[in-house]
Amino acid sequence: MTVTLADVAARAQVSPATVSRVLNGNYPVAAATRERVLRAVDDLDYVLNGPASALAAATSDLVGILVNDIADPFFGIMAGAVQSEIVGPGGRAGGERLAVVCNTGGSPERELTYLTLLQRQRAAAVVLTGGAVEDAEHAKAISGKLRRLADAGTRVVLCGRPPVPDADAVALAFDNRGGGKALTDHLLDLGHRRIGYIAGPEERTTTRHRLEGHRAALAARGVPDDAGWTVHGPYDRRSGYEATVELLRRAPSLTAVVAANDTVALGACAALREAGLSIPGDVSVAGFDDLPFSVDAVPALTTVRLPLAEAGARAGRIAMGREAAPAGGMAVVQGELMVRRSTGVPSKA
Amino acid sequence: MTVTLADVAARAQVSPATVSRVLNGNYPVAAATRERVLRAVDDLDYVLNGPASALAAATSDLVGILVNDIADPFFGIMAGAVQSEIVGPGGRAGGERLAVVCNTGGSPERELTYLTLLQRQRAAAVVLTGGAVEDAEHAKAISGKLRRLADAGTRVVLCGRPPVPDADAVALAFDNRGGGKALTDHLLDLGHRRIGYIAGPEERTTTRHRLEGHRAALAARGVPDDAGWTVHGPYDRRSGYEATVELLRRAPSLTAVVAANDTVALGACAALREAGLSIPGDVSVAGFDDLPFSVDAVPALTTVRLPLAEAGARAGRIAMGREAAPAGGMAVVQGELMVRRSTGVPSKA
DNA sequence: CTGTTAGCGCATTCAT
DNA sequence: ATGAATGCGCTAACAG
Repeated sequence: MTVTLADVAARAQVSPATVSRVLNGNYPVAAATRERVLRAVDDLDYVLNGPASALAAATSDLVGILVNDIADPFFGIMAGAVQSEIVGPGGRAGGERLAVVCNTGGSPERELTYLTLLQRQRAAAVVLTGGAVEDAEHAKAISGKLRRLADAGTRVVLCGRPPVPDADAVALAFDNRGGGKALTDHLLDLGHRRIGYIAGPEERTTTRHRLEGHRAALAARGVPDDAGWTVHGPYDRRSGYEATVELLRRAPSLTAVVAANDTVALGACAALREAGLSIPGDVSVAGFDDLPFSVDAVPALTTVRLPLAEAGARAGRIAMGREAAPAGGMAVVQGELMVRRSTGVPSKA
Repeated sequence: MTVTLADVAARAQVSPATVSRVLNGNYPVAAATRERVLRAVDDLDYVLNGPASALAAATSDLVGILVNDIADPFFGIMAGAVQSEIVGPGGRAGGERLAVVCNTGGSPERELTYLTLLQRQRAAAVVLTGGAVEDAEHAKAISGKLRRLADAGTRVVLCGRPPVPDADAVALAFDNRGGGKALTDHLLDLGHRRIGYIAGPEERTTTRHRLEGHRAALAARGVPDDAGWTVHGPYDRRSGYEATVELLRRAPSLTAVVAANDTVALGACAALREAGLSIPGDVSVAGFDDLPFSVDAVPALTTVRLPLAEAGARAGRIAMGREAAPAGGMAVVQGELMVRRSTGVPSKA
């Protein structure tokens, strides 16, 4: 029924091994026979059996990409960049690798499950994006799983995620703390002293680092940080909206709101507008990430640009061994403060 | 080195066949032996070899999802929805299927390449999203490829894409024409008569259908359609910006601009603002898709909501055989006109 | 440069 | 309910 390599060999009048060599191209084959084989492949409309190939060679051409939410451009941009760099040797159409995108929803269990599934597939590499959940037990489980993946020959790269101890994984970490500090420094420079903070989900490295940067900036100037001015919530628009309503209730005197990311900031802006407050006239707003839509927000959003595409591309190249891993197995990727119109001098007393 | 099923069998003192049966669960096994096997699996930290399993069983648990651009939420939302519905039988963690997301960039060649790659992997199903390129030769190639995939047992579902002749593929098509017509009808109702149109890339079904809807609305009211008022470009922000600059140059008297999608509309808004024009005071703007950020645009964007998540989820279920295919192998998914603040009564004469 | 020979690890007949 | 045997389709030594 289905055409196999042996069929091709028969038609080209060569041995199966030769066909295999032609197809994989990592072995010298006479030009004439190659032609003959290729023609036979074409004639028979032959398609290599991936599983069989992977079984025999003990490696597959699948690359796993773990993301929290593929519908979020933050992850979509990184995933796309990784995928663009995992082309096979020679860049040939047939030699490409496939990206397996796994939506973890930020759940540690699903993360583990997907890693096991990728291990089962004998994935060539795995790229983990997004912040990690801060839980000792889970951290150990992940670390062990990553180690076993690496032992099995799967290259592991962390993109936008802090290093994992004892895991033999290359880490490209975003400087969330530095970015968070730069953002709040900017607001302090403008004269803000009562700044609300809409943080991401608790127990996340990203959340904690950004918040730490914020607090470090405040502490450096001796500005008091009221605990009630910080609210946690998921990384979505609704969370920004609701958190802002809550902040406005708790502390109507706030002159600025820093959001966990741009999406949250958009929700915050909506809530402020509905409350009849102008931005930045009454309240300044800042985001994080600089997603594509942020420059088109009205007013354009002050935020910290993270080079998502560049980081993803680099992670992809490292995962493919096409680029050397950074010294020490880790690199810090800096963000860049983008000052736009959503932040200004506070007008309230 | 690596633990195999045989190792597990030895430890559990059963035959490899029994272990296989326990793992797959599609065969009666005594509770006691099952326990023993499961314990052995745990003790040895055994992970099934996917390729070997796929080779022996002649099916894999990979599901392909073709998208134009995974960084675009339009596709990210659909991909995420598909992925959420392709859980394996029983919903068990270990029984899940993996989503292979393929970024085609809208290129027919890459589309074909990825389909071949998925065929090679013996994918359980393939979901194609996004509009198709309108080219006879390519259409035939795709059609043939899809047929062969279906013949090999891969279920094929088109999501947001018109049916493919002779391909035995279920199609969930968006009513782009109806949506386009509703949008332009809305503008005509408001009194607009000089409407610019920023269309998507040429030779795309999505582009053509939306444009046809626009023209049908104009024709129905006898409103002339100046060829110079339509500009084509990619589905991105920049295209919207540049096209709007061009439209403003060509026809300063336009009172409304309809964009190919929301992202393009955002670019159009930016260009209008820079030109000192107010929205909708001077020019009304409308988008398409109703992506999450559109409601937060200022002014909030009038657009056509496409139920991307619902369609993707349904495509996923159909791909898994968990939902019956629609009668005739195709269903039309309606959009919904969302009238918001970016459109209003024209002020110009 | 090419053919021959063995498995890769598992699912599935058949037996029992 | 379980075990033994066979082959899925391919790659990787090893010869020649």
